[in-house]
Amino acid sequence: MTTTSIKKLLKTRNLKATELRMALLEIMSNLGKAVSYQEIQNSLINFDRITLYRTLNTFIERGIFHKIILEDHQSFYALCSMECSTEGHQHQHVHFQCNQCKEVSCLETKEPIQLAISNHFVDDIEITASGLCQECYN
Amino acid sequence: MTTTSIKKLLKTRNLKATELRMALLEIMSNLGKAVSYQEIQNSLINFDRITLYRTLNTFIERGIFHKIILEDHQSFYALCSMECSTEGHQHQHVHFQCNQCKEVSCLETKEPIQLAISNHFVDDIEITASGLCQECYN
DNA sequence: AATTAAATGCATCATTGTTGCGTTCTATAA
DNA sequence: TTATAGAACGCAACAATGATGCATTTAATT
Repeated sequence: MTTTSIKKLLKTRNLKATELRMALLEIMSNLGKAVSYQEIQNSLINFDRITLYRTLNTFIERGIFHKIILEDHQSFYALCSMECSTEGHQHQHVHFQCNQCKEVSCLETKEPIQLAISNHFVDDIEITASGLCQECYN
Repeated sequence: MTTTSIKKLLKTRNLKATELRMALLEIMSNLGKAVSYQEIQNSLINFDRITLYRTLNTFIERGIFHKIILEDHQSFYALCSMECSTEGHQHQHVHFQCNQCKEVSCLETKEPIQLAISNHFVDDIEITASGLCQECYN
C-alpha cells in the first residue's frame, strides 16, 4: 500500500492520518499476514502504548483490522478485506496457526461457512484451526 | 457429582484431593455449564488466587477441564467429557455464547468436525459460535 | 504416627486492558 | 496562509491476569 492509498483508506473511515496510524498500516500491509501484538510493538519505534491500544481498537471498529484471539490469549491482528467497513465486518474465512512456525494466516473459504445448531439462532461463527502450514508441511 | 466420585476422578488423574480442588469440581458439576473465570472466583470463598490459577491449569493438563477463550479475552471453563484424559483432550463440540444472556455452552456435534484446507495439515479445529440460545430465542 | 512428595500461600514481577484529562495536532474553512 | 475545532495523543493511574520462586503445609502412603 502506498502512502497515498493509506491516507485514502483512513479518509473513507473518517480517521485522521496520524503518524502511528500511517506506520501501523504500512507495517501491516508490508507483512501481508496476521501479526501478533508483540510483533506490532516490536516493529514500531517511539510509540505510546495506550495510543497503539486505542488505534488498534479504532481500526477494528472501523473495519480496517480484525482481531484473532488464540488459545494462549495471544492477540493477532490482520488487515480486513475490501468488504469490511465502518458498518461492520464481512469475513468469510478461517484462521489458521501453524504449530511449528507459529504463523497465523487468514484462509478464505469458497463457500459461506454455515453451522446449524438445533434450537439456537446462530449469528456469527469463528473457526480457528491449527496444524502445519504449507512451508512446514513439506 | 458426589464427594466420593470427585475423589475418584482426582485419583485417576493422580491428583490429591485438596480443599480447593474439591470445591472447584463441586461448583462446576453443580452448574453443569461453561463457567467464566469471574463466576468461579465469585463462587469460591477463602481461596488463593495463584492456587486457583494453578489448579485450573492442572485440571486442563489432566483432561478434567477445558478452556474456552472468547473474543473479549474472557476465559470460560467447562468440565470435559469422559473421553478426555491425562493423555489428551477429545472434544467434538462447538462452543456457543448467547449474545443476550451471555451464557456459554458446549454443544456436541453428531459428526466429527472436519475442515479441509488445501496445502495445510489440519490438526485441531476450534469453533465458536454466537447468537441466541434456546431460552433467549423464544 | 512418620515420611515424602505434592500442593499451597505468599512475594514479586510482567503484560495487557482501561479510563480520565490536559496537551498537541490534523483537517478544514476563513 | 492562518485560525479554529474537534480529533487524537501522551501521560498518570489503576485493575486484572499470567507467571515463577520458595518456604511452609498438607494429603496419601508406609
